Formats: sequence, structure tokens, C-alpha cells
Amino acid sequence: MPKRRASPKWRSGCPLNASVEILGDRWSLLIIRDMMLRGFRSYKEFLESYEGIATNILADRLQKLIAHGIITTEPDPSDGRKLIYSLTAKGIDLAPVLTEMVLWAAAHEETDNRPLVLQMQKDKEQFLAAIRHRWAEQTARST
Amino acid sequence: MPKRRASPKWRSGCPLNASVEILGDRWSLLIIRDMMLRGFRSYKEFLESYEGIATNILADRLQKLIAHGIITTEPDPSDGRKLIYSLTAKGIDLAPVLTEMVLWAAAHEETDNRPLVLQMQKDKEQFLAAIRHRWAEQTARST
DNA sequence: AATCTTACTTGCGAAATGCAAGTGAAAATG
DNA sequence: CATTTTCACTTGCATTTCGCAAGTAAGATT
Repeated sequence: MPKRRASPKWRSGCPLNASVEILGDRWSLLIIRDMMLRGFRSYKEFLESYEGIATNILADRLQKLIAHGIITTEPDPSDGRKLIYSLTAKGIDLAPVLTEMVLWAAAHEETDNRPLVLQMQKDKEQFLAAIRHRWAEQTARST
Repeated sequence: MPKRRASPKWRSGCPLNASVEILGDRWSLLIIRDMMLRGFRSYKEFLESYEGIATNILADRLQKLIAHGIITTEPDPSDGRKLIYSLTAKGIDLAPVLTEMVLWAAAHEETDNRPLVLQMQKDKEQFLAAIRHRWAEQTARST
């Protein structure tokens, strides 16, 4: 495994600042959501997701997520044009962050996807366990 | 209370998307951190915080946080030039989001402020309870 | 062989960011 | 009580990022 200690110089040592520098934009967490909750694994799927990310922005965000060790790629054995994007352990560890952000918005804004929210509210820990379980299965399969 | 249904048109109805549209930039959550964890309440304090936000960006973010109902202002009775910024209930409800972002970065990046992180890890719920308690006290006092 | 998909890249105008230098009102100072 | 500071911002301007439209190259399909 390559060590990445190139220019990870944060504006400050505060852990929240690190998170914000890595994830603080309007798209990165949505890509992670699509992978974590909807099982998206290809460029085309991300491109066609609800919010309509521009193709150059998508390419840029994917590169940054790879650089930060949040996702990885592997060639699709069944189609040489495709790449399969997967969440790393570091990436799946963002599940609690996503969950809290969903719960906050659901509580304070008018949003959709009630079933998801109710599931999170009913038993947060088992919801997170289910996400981690699905990820572990997929990861085991692809190794 | 004024109704705010002016242009809250999100890119999608997904609650995560709403959160990302409100909080997805490099500064908003740091301002909230300063208020929630460090007790900052004035413009000058935010300006002089670790990461060095530019004054025009700070003014812009404060306006947006007010517009989203996350913070409020009141004049300082002891100094006519000052405004006192406070978190609303909606703002203090971001505590779990901040906490998870701190824990994630602390687990996966090299960051400082170990004491804070250890406290969060040791008992997350009581940490959150303490934050809410401090907020309730301050809010009661200023009303 | 021709066409279609997939995962991008390129160009370019518009918007956001960052820095430095104001501004105006209120408070502190001599 | 005139002058200087402090405070909470604005304004200007150069740089960076964003977003849309239009390519492009390699692999798959027909």
C-alpha cells in the first residue's frame, strides 16, 4: 500500500476541518450516498442520478475521492469500457455521517423518502449494521 | 414567525441533498463548530478562528445560516456595535452531524484535539447531552 | 464495417472564493 | 469633547471553481 503524505496539509488540525476540506462541497456526499444506499457502481449511474451532476464535476470528484482513499476502482471483467467503483472501509465509515445528515434535514426541511427516514429513526444502529453488512458481502465477493 | 417558503427548491427531495445544499461548503460547519463547541458568539471571534475565513465570506455565510434558520442575531445590550450570534434549535440539532464528522476524520486522518475526540468516543450520548444542556442554559438566559 | 456505449476531456461563460482596502457607527481614550 | 479604536461589515478585483455543451478514444454491439 502506497503512503499518501504528499500535501495533506489542512488549514487546521481540527478533525471537523479535515472532514469539511474532504467532503465540504455540493456533490461528494451525494456520490457516496448513491454508492452506499443505492448500490451505484458505475460512472453512468452517478451521472444519471437525481440531482444531475455535470460530467466534468463528476470526474473530478471521483478522482478526489480516490485520492482520499474513500473509493477505489477496478476494471469490469465483463465489459472493458467500464470501471467498477467501490467504497473502501474509510468510505463505508461515512455511513453515520450520512445518516445524521439525513435525519437532520428530515427533521427540519421538507423532504421526501419517508421510508428511509423512518427506518433510520426506528433503529439507527441496526440500519447502520445493515449497510455495513451489505458492504462487507460485496467487498468479500469482489476480492 | 415569518414563513420561509421563498425559493427552497432543492435539486431533489432527498434529505441528504437538502443537507448538502445548506451545509455543503468549506466554512458553514466550522462557524457552527465555533458556536457549539467553543462558545463563539461574535463576528470578530469567527474571523479570528483557526482556519482564517475571509471577512466577506464570513458575512455571506452568516447571512445564509440566518436565512436557513440555523442561527439568529440580537444586539449586544452592553455594546451597540456588536451583534450576538446564537444557534437556534435547528442549529443545535446539528450536533450529531458534527460529532460523526469529527469521529470519522479522527479515525481516518491525522488530526489534533485528542481530548475532544476521546470524550466523544467514550460516551457519545452524554457528550451530546452536555452540548444540548449548555445551549438550553444560554438560550434561557438570553430570552 | 458501422454504430453505439462508456468514461471521460476540453472550451468557455458565469458564479464563487480570497485578499486587500475601505466605510460608518459606536465605544474608548486623552 | 475631539481623536483614535474597535466592530461589523462592503467594495473591488484577480483567481479559482462550477456548469453546460460539445468533443474523443477505446471497447462493445449490430
